[in-house]
Amino acid sequence: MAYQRSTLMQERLAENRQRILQSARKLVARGGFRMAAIAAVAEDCGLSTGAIYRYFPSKSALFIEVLSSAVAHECEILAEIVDGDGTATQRLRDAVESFARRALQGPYLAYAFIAEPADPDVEAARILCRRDFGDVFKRLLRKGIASGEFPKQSVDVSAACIVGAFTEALVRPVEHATKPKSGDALVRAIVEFCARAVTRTA
Amino acid sequence: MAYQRSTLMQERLAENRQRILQSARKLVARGGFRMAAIAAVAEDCGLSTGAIYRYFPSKSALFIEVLSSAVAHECEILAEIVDGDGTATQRLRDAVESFARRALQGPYLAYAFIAEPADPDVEAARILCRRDFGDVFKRLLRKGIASGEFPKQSVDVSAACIVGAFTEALVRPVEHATKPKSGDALVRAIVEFCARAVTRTA
DNA sequence: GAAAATAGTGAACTTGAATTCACAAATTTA
DNA sequence: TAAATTTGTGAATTCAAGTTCACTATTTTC
Repeated sequence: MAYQRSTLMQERLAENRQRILQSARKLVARGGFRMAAIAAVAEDCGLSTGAIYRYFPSKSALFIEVLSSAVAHECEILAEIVDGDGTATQRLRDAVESFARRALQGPYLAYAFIAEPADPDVEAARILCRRDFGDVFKRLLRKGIASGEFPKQSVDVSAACIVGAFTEALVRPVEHATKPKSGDALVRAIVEFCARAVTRTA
Repeated sequence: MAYQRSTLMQERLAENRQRILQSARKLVARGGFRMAAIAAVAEDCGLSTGAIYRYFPSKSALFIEVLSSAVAHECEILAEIVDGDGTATQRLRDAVESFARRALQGPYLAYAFIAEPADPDVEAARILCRRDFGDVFKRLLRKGIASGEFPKQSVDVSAACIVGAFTEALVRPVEHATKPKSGDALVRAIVEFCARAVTRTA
């Protein structure tokens, strides 16, 4: 007779799948893809390397899922802020702050999403994610420009610059020889930078 | 009797060394470290893989030299602009434009210098290079703040944001679904973004 | 509880790229 | 030009990391 998974079993499998994704995310956040070898992921989530391949067909597939689910989550949060109430300037500040604050927990994660080179298939997935991600900022920039709050500017370039600015600023502090800024001060400085960059200048 | 290299021979060796460095730089500029396998470098400069190891003890050593010589060159050019005449704002514009324009020739090169993950020893070298590089911008920011042209701000963060902004903006256009901007328009948009970001806002 | 099916294990296999090395070519000495 | 030394070659080796697979453990069916 056909084998039928019990509800309990299904739950356990789903849980394992999640655990794998979480471990992968954690390791990427800690040190980029280099830290996230399959063996390391397996070790972290208490499974064997072989087991990973029961849940994901390849390393790429696993990381594509890590990437896209995290980005989708980010986009939801940002979209809520961007489409909310208040001036475009304030919404930009809030969006940048929100993103920066979360990214600060795992600087490498933000970095991996945005820049770290990977296999071509992961790269392809990233391009899609990036578009979604950039679109949120572009939408906000367009609104601000339409309302006259922001000066005319290339929304493509400004969006890219914003993303680049805080990625860089977030990933870098690690290597500052001087005392690393407190998270709060860092986030505030980044927000100010971005706010000045898109708003009208004298 | 002791073997003595003729002047001609010495020149040829030095030339080979340069050729290797050039090939490596070219390949990195074209597609990041991934494209720059030792075999590819060897092929490009018309030597065998074994020969490369007569000139450089390891792949890392080779790339560290590519990196630091290119960054040193950049820093010289930028320093000249930054320490020249004119308002801080104008010098910032010129510096960003100059860098962006050159980076545009080989987007991946700028990217590899700034962000691409690599072996720990290359990473260590990059940190040193980045400090030199960031220092040029910080010096400019400090001057502008002192003269009252720029509002008070974290020079560390702003410098990082500037570097991040144009790196991102330069590397990304490749994947814009929409028509890629012409180089000129792109550079201009980046310059405007950075100029607004550091100068006083209304 | 025994048989059938699925899930998990980890050592072995595969792959791709860095590095080495036995040898060939070229250069210098005498 | 012959011997000695250095430089160049590229196939073989090493190494790291992804993937597979023969086997064990667990779960489901009857």
